Amino acid sequence: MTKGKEITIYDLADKLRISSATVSRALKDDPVVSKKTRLKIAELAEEMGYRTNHFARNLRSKKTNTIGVIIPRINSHFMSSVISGIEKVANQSGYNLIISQSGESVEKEIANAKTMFNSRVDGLLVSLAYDTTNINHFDVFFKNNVPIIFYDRIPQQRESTNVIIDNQRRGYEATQHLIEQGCKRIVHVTALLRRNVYLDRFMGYKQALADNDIPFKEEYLIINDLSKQGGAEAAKVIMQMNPLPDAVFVANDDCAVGCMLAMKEAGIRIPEQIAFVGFNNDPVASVVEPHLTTVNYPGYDIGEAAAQNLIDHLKGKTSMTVTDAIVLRSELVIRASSQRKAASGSLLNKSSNKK
Amino acid sequence: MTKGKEITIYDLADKLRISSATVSRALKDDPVVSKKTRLKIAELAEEMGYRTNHFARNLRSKKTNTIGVIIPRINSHFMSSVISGIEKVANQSGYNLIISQSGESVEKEIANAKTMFNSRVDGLLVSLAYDTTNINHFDVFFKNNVPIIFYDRIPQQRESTNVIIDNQRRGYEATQHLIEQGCKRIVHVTALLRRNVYLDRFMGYKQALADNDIPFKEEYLIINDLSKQGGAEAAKVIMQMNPLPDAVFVANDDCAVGCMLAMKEAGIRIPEQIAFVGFNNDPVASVVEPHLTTVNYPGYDIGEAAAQNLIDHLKGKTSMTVTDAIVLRSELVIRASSQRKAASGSLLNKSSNKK
DNA sequence: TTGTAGGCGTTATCAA
DNA sequence: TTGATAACGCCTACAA
Repeated sequence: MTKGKEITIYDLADKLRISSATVSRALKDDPVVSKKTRLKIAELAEEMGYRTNHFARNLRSKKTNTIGVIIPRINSHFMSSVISGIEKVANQSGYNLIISQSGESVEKEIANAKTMFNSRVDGLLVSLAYDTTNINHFDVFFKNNVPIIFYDRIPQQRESTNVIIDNQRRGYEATQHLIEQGCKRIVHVTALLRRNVYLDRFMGYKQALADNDIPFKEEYLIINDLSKQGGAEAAKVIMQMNPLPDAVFVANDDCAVGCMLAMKEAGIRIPEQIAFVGFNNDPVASVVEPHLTTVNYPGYDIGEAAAQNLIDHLKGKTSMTVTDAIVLRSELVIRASSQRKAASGSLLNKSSNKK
Repeated sequence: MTKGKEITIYDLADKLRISSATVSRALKDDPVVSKKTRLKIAELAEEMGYRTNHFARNLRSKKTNTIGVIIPRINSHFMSSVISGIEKVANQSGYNLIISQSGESVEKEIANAKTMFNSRVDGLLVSLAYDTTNINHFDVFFKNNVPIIFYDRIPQQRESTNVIIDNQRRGYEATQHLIEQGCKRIVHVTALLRRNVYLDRFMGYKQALADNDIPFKEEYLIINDLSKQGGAEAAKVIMQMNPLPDAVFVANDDCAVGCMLAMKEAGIRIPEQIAFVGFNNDPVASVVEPHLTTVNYPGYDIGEAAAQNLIDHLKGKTSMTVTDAIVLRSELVIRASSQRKAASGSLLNKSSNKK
C-alpha cells in the first residue's frame, strides 16, 4: 500500500464546480465569500479529508510559521521547563518549533544559528552557551529583521529583547539572608562570570557584603561548571579553608546539593556549621536534607513569556523596540539549609516545596 | 529596513549564464554536473548568500523532512532526556522536529496526532498518555504508511515498533532484591495498570513474589499518579497497615522520594523498618537519604534509538516490519535505601550515582 | 554534460 | 461575489 493521493483545493473546486480561488478564500474564512459557499466548501473539505499544504502556502506567502529555539541543554529541570512553556504557547498559536541544543559550546551554537537561518525561522528564542562572548553569529538575523528574544542567558554588549529575572537582586537577597542568619564568611560558588546570570548573582552577593561592611575575599569566589560533581570538588576546597567559612551561596541547586552531600559525608553539620543557599528551585532542593534554601526561578513562565512575546511581535501586535526586557517574578524560598536562628525576619517563609 | 531579497537558483544561473537546472543539480552535488561548474556554483552560492528554500523543495518532492514527537510531559527528567537524545539524532540527520505535549490526556493526544498529520510529518515518535486505551487516532498514519515508533509508553493491543526496556524483568529483579534483603511484606506503588510500563513492572513484582512463595495481597497494591505528593499520601496509607510492611517498590523515583520523606518525618527508619526501591534513576534518587535503590532507565539512549531507527527507516535502510521491538539495556542500581543486610549477593553494586 | 519546460498547491492580482 | 491566471522556488523527465 502506498500513500493515498492528497486532496487539493482543485479537487474541492472541481467537485463543486467553482474556482480554486474561491475555495482558497473560503478556507481562510474570507468574508468576501458568501456564507453559503463557505459552508459548503468547509463541509466538503472535511468529508474528502482535505489538509492544507503548508509548503505551498509558505512558498507563496513567504512565511514559515516556525520559531527556532536554541538552548544550551534540554535535559535540566530548568531548561526542560522553559521548553515546556514555549511548546504550550507555540502550539496554541499554531507555530512550529525547531529546537536545537548548543551543548554549551559556541561552535555548536554558531552552527545552530546557521541552520535556523537556513530554515528561515520567523523568529528565534535563544539562551546563550557558557562560553559565548560575542553574538556576531546572530547578526544575520538582525540584518534581515528576524526578531530574536534572549531568555535566561542573554548577551551583555548589545541591545536586545530579553526575558529574565532580577538575578542581581536575588543574589543580594540570598546573601543578605545568610548575613541575617549570622554568617560572615560566605563563599560563593558559581560559573564563569562572563555569563550574565552568574555575573549578576555575583554582583548582588558582593553588594550585600559591602552593605554589611563585610570585605569581599577573592578566595571565597569559586568558579566551576556548576555540576553536582563540581559541587563535591568545591566542598573539598572549602573544607580546607581556615577558618571554615560559615555559609555557601551556590549559583545553582545541582551544584549546591553536590557540595552539601560531600560536606555531610565529611561530618560537617548544615546549617549549624555551614549554611547553604542555592538557585533555581530544582526538585532536588526540597529533597536534600536539610532542604535547600534557594531562589525560585520559574522556567515554565520564562518559556511562556518569551514565546508569547515573540509571537505577539510576529503578529504585529507589539513592537519589539518598545520592550527590551521582561523581568519575571522570582523569590527567595527559605528552607532549613540556611536557618541558623529561630524564625524572625519578614523574609521567613517555611514552605518546603513551592511547586 | 525590510527583509533582503532572497537569492534563488535563477539568480545564480543568470549570473553564470547557465540554466537553473544545472544549478539545481550542482547544489545537490549531482555527479552528472562537471566538477568545475559544480565548484563555481558552490562558490557563487556562498558568495551571494544563497539558501535553499525548503518549502519549494518539499512542495516539489513531497517530503517534509520532519519528525513529529508526541510526549506526555517535557519537563520530567526522563522525558527531557529522551527529547535530548531525539534532538541530537534528528539534528545530525537534517530532520526537523515537531514536538507536542499531550499532558497525559487522551483528548490532547488526539488533537496532537491530528496536527501532526496535517503537518505531514514523515514519521512519528510517540509515548502514550496515562489514560490512552485505544490508539485509533493513529490509524490515519498507519493507513497512509507514515511510520510510527512508540517508546516507553507503548500500546498493548496492536503490533507496532517499540523502543523500550524490559520492565517486567526489572520489576522482578527489584522485588527479588527486596526479598533477598529479608523483606516479606512488600507494597507496590504504581499508576494505572493499563499502561504497559506499569503493568509490566507489576507483573514482574507479582512473579517474584510467586517464585518465593509469598502470596500477593491486593491491599499491598497502591495506585496513584506517581507524583511526589502521591508518594506522601501513599506513605500515610502504608503507615496505617498492621503489621507495617517491610518494603515498598515504587514505579518511579519522584513518588518513591515523596513517600520516603513522609515516612522519615513520621520517624520510620529506612531501610531498617522499611526498605525502598524506585524506578528511573532520576537525579533525586542519589540525593534523598538514604540514597534510593532504583532501576536505571536510560532516557537519552531511548530517544537516540527511537529517532535513529525511525530515520533509518525513512531513508529506506531498514524495513520497519523486521524489527518490532528494540529493548535497551537497563539495570538495578543498588543503593542504601534497600540494604538491610551486609553486602552479599552478586547483584550488589554500590555505585551511588551512575550519571 | 547541459538546457527546456511543466508542475508541485497556494495565494494574490486583476478582471468580470 | 467569483473566476482566470500568474507567480512562489525547486526538481525532473525529456531533449539536445
